[in-house]
Amino acid sequence: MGIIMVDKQRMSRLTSLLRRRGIVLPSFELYGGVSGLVDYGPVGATIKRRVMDTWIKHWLSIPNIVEVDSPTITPESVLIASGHVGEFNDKMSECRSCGSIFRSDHLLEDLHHSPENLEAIELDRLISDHRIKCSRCGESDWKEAVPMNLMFKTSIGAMGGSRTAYMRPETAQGMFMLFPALYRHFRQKMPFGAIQTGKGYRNEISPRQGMIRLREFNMAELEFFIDPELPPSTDLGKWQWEVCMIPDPEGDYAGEKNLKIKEAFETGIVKHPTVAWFLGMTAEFLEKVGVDLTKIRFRQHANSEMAHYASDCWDCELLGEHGWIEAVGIANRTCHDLESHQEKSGSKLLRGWREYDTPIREERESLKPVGSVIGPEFRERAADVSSAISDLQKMPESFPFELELSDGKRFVIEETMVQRSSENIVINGEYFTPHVIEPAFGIDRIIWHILDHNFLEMEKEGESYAILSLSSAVSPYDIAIFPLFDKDGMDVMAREIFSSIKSETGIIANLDTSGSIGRRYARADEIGTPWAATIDHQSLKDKTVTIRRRDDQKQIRVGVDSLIQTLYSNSLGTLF
RNA sequence: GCGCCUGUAGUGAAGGGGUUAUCACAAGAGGUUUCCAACCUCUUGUCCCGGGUUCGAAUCCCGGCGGGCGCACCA
Repeated sequence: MGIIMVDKQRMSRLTSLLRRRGIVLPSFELYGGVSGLVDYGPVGATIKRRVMDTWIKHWLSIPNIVEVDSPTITPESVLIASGHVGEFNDKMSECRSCGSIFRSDHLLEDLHHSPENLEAIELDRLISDHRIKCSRCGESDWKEAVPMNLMFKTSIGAMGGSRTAYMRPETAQGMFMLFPALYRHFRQKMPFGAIQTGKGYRNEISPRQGMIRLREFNMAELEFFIDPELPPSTDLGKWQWEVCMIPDPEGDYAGEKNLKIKEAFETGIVKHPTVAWFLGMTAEFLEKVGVDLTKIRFRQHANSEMAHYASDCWDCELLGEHGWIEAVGIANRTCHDLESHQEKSGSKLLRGWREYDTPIREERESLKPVGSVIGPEFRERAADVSSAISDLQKMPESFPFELELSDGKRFVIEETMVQRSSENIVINGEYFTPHVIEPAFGIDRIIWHILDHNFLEMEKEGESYAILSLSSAVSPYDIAIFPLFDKDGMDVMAREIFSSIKSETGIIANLDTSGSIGRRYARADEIGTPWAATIDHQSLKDKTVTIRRRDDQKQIRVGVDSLIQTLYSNSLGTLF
């Protein structure tokens, strides 16, 4: 595997910086901390919000996508239908001899066709009957299989009679619940999509790797609903860059290759045009927030590793200090979710209507049961007989005929028991269960890689010097304001500029008055502030300030008015 | 969850059964300085938590919690 050498020194320097400057730090540290939970501090919270905002804006720029927001507490029935309760209840077996833990069904893989469906008692029996050996120590002495639930369980209602619920493991289910409202909102026309951002929860056995595997994490998901027979046409040609792709190693296109999105679809590596479009949109988003596109790759899941709900799945993996990490999953979930909710809830609102180009007209012959004859004749079976007559697909050739019920009983039907009718039926269309294509983004993992890819270390006059070269879309401040000296009128002018910048919508400035000017530049560089405006003696005379660009430390002098104007139009860079 | 390593100011480290725990950087106040972590003075702040051993524990032992690595897990 092409895993790069992990420089632990660099990672710990970056982690120290993140703690020291209040970007990302362990939660509840006062009480010893909790593994798998992190805080975004005073600087990091803004970065996180801007990544989220950029993501939301990215998708809302598409006309048939809207935002929704649903609860994190989810009743058990929803998660039973989605398959999460079953999937999350994997049984685990522990070796008494060496303490190793394995999934019980994995131990029985070769001995049973579907071990994952077995109850704990069955699993234990099979494990002991076949004297399964521990792959670690070779003994076969197992503890009883115990269910391992990876969801946080809770209950709705404080007193007795409460309902079991879980903290959601994904936001997707909330959007499926909203399908009827979305369908109405979009006037029954597909394709359409809904996005949702928020927290998800997984009670990981062993969270590791800093902010890569969290127990509570930020996710951003899009559910895109389509008519499987009318896949939307997409413009794949607008993405000219090539991206690394690793198709299914068991499939026809195995092997890593660099391709344009359009080529990947045209050669058949990516099967669905909408999936291909999402691959492109995903890379475009990652570039916007400052992920290094040479450090991303799309990897197609092999059939064997596909999630329970997906039919085709691509991960977008990012390369950083932890190696290649899955940060986005793009899955064609087909009709799985809506169909399953339809079945479990009994609702008929989870489907779409597809109108035919030309209505189908047909003359349909049918038999209608005559209740007054059938009733007295068949007594307690009369209802069954009547419905069987109505359901008949083929007209009997002659009377009397034999009618077979679903339980196999046969009855003789006389001509007087039915009434023949023929009607002209016009069928204008049909119901179908929409397919869902879902890009799901792990925001914390993306943020880690933004920080990682933009953490630049260099030497400056013999000293080590760190810059977070964050994109202006996600930097914690848009600009830093420095009075060269915090007196002689420079202090007043700096505060005036600061407040007029702050009054512009959405622009965040940071006023720093302490320490030497070089120190202040260094502090701003370290948290990724792209620009610094310094007010010096000349500023007092001619209302100009110097603007320093973080990435090359270049300076220019501009008037205060054009500073504010270009800052507002996000075009400060054009002045250089 | 198992095994090995580990936990000292905001950060990084030193020390280690015995007065008041050390250093650097950072941070705060003041001074100085016409633009890249300068300098001077002063200041704030630390032994992860709980038990045990001991006259005495930050130091030794046990447990917990946190971190790193390996194994397992990651729908």
